[in-house]
Amino acid sequence: MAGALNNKVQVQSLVDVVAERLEAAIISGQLEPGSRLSEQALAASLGVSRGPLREAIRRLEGRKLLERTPNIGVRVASLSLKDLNEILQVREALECLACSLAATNMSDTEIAALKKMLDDHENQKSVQENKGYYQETKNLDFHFRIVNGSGNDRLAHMLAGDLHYMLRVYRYRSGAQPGRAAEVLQEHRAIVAALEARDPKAAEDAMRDHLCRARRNVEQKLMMSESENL
Amino acid sequence: MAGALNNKVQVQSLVDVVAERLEAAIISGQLEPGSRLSEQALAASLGVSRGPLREAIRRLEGRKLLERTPNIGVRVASLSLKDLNEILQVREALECLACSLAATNMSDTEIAALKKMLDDHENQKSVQENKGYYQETKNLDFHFRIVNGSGNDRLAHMLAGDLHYMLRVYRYRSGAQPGRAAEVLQEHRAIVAALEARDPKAAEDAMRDHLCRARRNVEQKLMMSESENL
DNA sequence: GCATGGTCAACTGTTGACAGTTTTCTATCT
DNA sequence: AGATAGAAAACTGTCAACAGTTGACCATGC
Repeated sequence: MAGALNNKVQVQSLVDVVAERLEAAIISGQLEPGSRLSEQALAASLGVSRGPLREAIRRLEGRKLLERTPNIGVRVASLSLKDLNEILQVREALECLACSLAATNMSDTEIAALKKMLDDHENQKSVQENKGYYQETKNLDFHFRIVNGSGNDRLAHMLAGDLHYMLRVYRYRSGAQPGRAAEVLQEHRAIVAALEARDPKAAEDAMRDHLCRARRNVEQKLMMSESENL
Repeated sequence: MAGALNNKVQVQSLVDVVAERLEAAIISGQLEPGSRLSEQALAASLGVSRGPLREAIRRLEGRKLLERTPNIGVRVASLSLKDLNEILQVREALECLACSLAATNMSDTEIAALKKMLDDHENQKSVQENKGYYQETKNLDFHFRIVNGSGNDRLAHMLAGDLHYMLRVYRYRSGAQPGRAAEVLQEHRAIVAALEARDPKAAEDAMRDHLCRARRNVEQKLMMSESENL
């Protein structure tokens, strides 16, 4: 209640609202990769006219979440396996950069909070039973804390924004890794130790190691599920 | 003439044309960073209605070349020095990744063409007189050839697309470096040697060395021109 | 002279209509 | 039965009008 008169009213146009809605629908899978959007149906179901809807769609085109063919329509971006691998390569390079920068720029308080987080993770029942390693929502998860600690806002935006969303479109989640929980925790601890030592190179190497293992783990699962489809 | 009936007609909507025009105007500096766009004036001068213009603007918002304040209007994105440094950090990490991948993925033909390019560069009068190192247009320049040789299309798109444009908005050009031409050429040669040796680590290190030197050189110039403004 | 309130012009945001394009369906021919 | 042509339906692209918001300017009060 104290903040009611102290916070500027944030104006949101219909375009802003619609873009958020679309993004949420894409990320939740309600709008599936490759699926076609009908302006008329969407405008009707959202209760807006086609103008602001088109503008919202254009913004998401600019962010490559949607792809348009002139006179035909708009589809949700879909990722081939090649795309996925390419994005993962890019993301790995950027997360390693973030980790290296965090070794220099992250505050002692932030690093202590990271260690506490890992203690909490160790107490998770699912980690102890090696069932899975679940983290809080995006803004509080281990990786994003490090990215934010890099001090490079652009980088944080890229990793937490469009790259993150592209991977979510593909249902790619590296967080929960059944059967690998204890390893992940140890890898996280190695990363934090390097951050604490303020050693950018060690931090980068520890992160790269962790990400490669995570990617390999997921690749195995993808190959298994793709061979099940044949 | 042989291709006239063999190439599909590429449809371009007004939105596509207008977005290209806007982008070109931003990059050429006709629309300066921070400057305000008037829909009415732009629509009149481009001879289109405000609808497609707004859509084009939305796309460029999605690509972060333009920034909108609701009910106020749209400005060309402007970069602080902090922004510039951040983007350069990101770009460096990605160019090093590209170079590392190129060491594996670039064809022998492409590498030979790169060497030939450096021979041509060596014959440039301006390089010999240490006045500057000028390259062909973007698609043919040394860096972008390597990025394309990485085999990672997403990465190439990021480096040749939005990141490139963001830096161009700031008039950031790393290509021409008066007083450093011979050094740059040697650095380029070291990069190609590492590519030829198919050594990803050496290629990455050579590129990182080159980019750090280039950045430092430009930083010096920026500091000099900023102190001249005081 | 400064602060406040009101008005108006200029702008941005949205809507619905119309034009153009593509897809679907039907009829006809071979 | 398959191919072709034409019409209609459904869609996308654009336009112009209207509604809402903001900033500039002017008048009034202290």
